[in-house]
Amino acid sequence: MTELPKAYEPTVVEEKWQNRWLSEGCFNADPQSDKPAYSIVIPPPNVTGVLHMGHVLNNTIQDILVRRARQEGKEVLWLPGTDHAGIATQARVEKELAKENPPRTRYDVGRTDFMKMVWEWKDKHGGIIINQLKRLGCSCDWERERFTMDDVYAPEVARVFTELFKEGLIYRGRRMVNWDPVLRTALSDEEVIMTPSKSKLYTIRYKLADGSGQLLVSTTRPETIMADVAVAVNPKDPRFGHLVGKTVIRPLVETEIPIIADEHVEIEFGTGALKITPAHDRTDFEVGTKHNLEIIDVLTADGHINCPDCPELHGLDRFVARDKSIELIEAKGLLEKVEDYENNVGMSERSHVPIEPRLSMQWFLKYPCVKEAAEAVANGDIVFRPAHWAKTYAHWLEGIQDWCISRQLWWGHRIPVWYRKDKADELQEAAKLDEADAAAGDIYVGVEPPADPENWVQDEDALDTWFSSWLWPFATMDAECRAKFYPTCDLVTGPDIIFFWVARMIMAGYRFADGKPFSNVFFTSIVRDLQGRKMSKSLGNSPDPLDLIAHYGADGLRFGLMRIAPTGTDVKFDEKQIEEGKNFANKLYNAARFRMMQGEADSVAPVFTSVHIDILSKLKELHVTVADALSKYEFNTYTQALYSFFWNEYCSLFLEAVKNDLREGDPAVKNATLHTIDTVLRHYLALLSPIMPHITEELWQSLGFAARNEGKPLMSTPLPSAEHLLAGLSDTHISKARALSTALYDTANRARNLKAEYNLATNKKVRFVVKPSLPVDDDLMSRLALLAGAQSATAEPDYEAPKGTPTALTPFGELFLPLDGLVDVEAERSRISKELEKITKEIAKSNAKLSNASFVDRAPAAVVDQERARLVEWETKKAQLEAMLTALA
RNA sequence: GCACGAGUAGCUCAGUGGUAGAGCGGCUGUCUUACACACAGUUGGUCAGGAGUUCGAAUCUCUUCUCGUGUACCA
Repeated sequence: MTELPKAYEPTVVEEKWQNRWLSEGCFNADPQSDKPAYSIVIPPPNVTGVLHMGHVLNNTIQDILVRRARQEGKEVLWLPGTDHAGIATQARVEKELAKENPPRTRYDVGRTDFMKMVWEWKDKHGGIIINQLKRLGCSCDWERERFTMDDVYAPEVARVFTELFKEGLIYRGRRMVNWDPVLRTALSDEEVIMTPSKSKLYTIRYKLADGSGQLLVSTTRPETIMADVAVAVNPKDPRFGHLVGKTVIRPLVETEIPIIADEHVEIEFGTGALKITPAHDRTDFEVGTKHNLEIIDVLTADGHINCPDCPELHGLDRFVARDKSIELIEAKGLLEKVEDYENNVGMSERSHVPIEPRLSMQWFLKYPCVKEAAEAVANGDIVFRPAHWAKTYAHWLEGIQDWCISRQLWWGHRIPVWYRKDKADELQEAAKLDEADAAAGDIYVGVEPPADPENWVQDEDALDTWFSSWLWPFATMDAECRAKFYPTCDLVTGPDIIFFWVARMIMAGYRFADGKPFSNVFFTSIVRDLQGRKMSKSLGNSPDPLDLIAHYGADGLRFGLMRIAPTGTDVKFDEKQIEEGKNFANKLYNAARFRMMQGEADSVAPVFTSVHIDILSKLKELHVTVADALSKYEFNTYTQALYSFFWNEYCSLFLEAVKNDLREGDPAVKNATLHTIDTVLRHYLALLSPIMPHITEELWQSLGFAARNEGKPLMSTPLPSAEHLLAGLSDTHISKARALSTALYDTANRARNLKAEYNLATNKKVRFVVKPSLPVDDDLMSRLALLAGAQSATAEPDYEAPKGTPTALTPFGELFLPLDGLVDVEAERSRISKELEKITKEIAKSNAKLSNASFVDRAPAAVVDQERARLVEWETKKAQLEAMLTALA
């Protein structure tokens, strides 16, 4: 037998198996298979992305699910791919351009060439993350990898757009949108993060035009004052009623503007008067529309002041202009006061600058199938886990607003709309465009460009990236694949994209794919650092999963993370936990190595002793626990059960108890032990394999299990059936064996305690004597000696211990540790007295409970009986301990 | 403001009505021929505070506090 290294080295092993699985096509899905289908689509990571801990958690869970499904005999599709990530990807390439000498912008390059550059960048650098997922061991069907802009996917996006347009759900309109002045594009509401910010509240004097006084108006945005078209007060406000209808002088670019009455103004807030700036505030826009007010836009697309009438501010950055405008107002003596103020400012999720409410021409979608989507989750057709996310989801759907789907970007799906060349300018200015304009032949909407392209101009904008992602569960599949694998079974994703992605996919599924896109959604934890902060690049608190894989192995990383993360609440990431994963892999490896040192088992049918039956019975239970936990998506239970079975039950108890069988003694016992070990390992590796696929695969081969199955890899082998474990043994036989084994392990614990209490080293070869209270055989006694690290353990019914011999009460009876010359009666007396004290307390507690009539009458009989049994047990022990004390006297 | 989640051992987390748990850490021993990435022993908790329901509460109800997340916002 070749000498194996003492420590497990994952790197080579993991790569080996990843390659082999791929080359054997183990991950590939067969749509023509008649096995039941199981499918998942991956949440497509950004093509610019690199693997982070969130991906690791997410994809490990998916991999567990699909690998287990394969073992259960399902035809599995795990469909991978990447997202074109409009803004992120375009920004990457623009950054490269900016680094050139001289620096260039995309406008210098031009749309066609720029697109070519992004595609080149994507082909060269994109999809790093795909390889990283492979390093993690993800068993996706890589041959079906999709990209949200590839040439089968793109037509689907255009088709969906066209259909929704024809249905009247997509329209173009001039509306207030969230404008990102850095990226110079519109954003959806979901891409704006409201952030509490420290700012100033300026109170400014607006003089009445008739010279009869002034009106105080508070604002946080004095730089837009030139765009004021009115001042509004609440019609019910007694202070200002008489002023409505009069005019005030706008402090900058002085003009008379009316004082109007509108319910929207809060009487209590600030001065009770509100400046109305329809071009730069959402609610002001509404008020303006209602009162038919002019709209004056004084900001450029990139957030600079555009107001030639105010030369001091014209051309300034919006924040510079804010200070400057206050200087101007103060110089005019119109500044009443400045206060510190905290308000919520909408920040761009992408560029992290305050967004501008901006009036612009954009495409909008009135969501389809909102009702179906809401009902599906409400009535359990789609199950959310943890369940509480259903509430968040329902709440969002209730207040749902039209989705701004156009982006002023180049990288993405270009809007499939063309304008008649001769009418293009006119159409650009229209207040709203919809199906009527298409019917009139002024615009063309379609998957293919118009037949006479020279007469048409295509819309300049691209679609929001999510407008392609929301089709992911079906647009990634061809007809054959869809027939077999749609709807998918599970979706595993972070709760942070419940609106961006999950909700929209459900709607798209109902509208475009004849029903729900998935049956279950598992929302993962969000991985945070030890201070509880979200992991982010800028904080530098996110460990690189590839480093972790290098240190601990992919299996170690997967296992370690799953041990702490999976219940659905956020998790604080601690690298220590990953180390545990590695240690566990090492433990497993060594346990297998130990088996390999023992040689072959005979083909003779084994005769099991109690410890064999005990571990096999626990193995059988493990099957149930694992199946149950996975069916309920309780990954924590799954992982813990696997861990504790192997480390505690199998290694620490069972293996330690049977080691001697392998070295010496009865060949029949040795044979039974080898059979048991092989059975446990064979089943266990299979149960563990979904979470630690590489090491289990490696050991499956090394232990020769693959050879018995035509060399097939573990991952393609059906799960061994638990039914045949201990077949033919009666339940009584099994439970008796388990009781004896438990007694053995408990007794061994007491024996080790005794040694420790007398400061005897673990490896000190002592002698134990048991005065048995139940029939114990030599087999048990020799296992006891082994477990307790003793020279011998003997059962002697008539043993008379010398006074002061250390002793303990065990399930086997009184246990003695005869120590020649080390006898201290007082020490023994005090030890036993202490134990007696404890037990007396327990008895008192138990007695109190049982003499409580309410308890006896109202508690379930089983609970009362249990308590009675407990009391009897304590009292027996007490009597024994008292006898021991007497013997010492 | 509203909604949801969390608060259990020094740390990270299990535990949805019946004797408070695991791993790590700490402390003591041990290189006992599978494993020092290990073994053995041991130390850690008024289950955030208060009230209630119950024979019995970490668990159910109410309430207070702290933290997190989402969502709505008034300049």
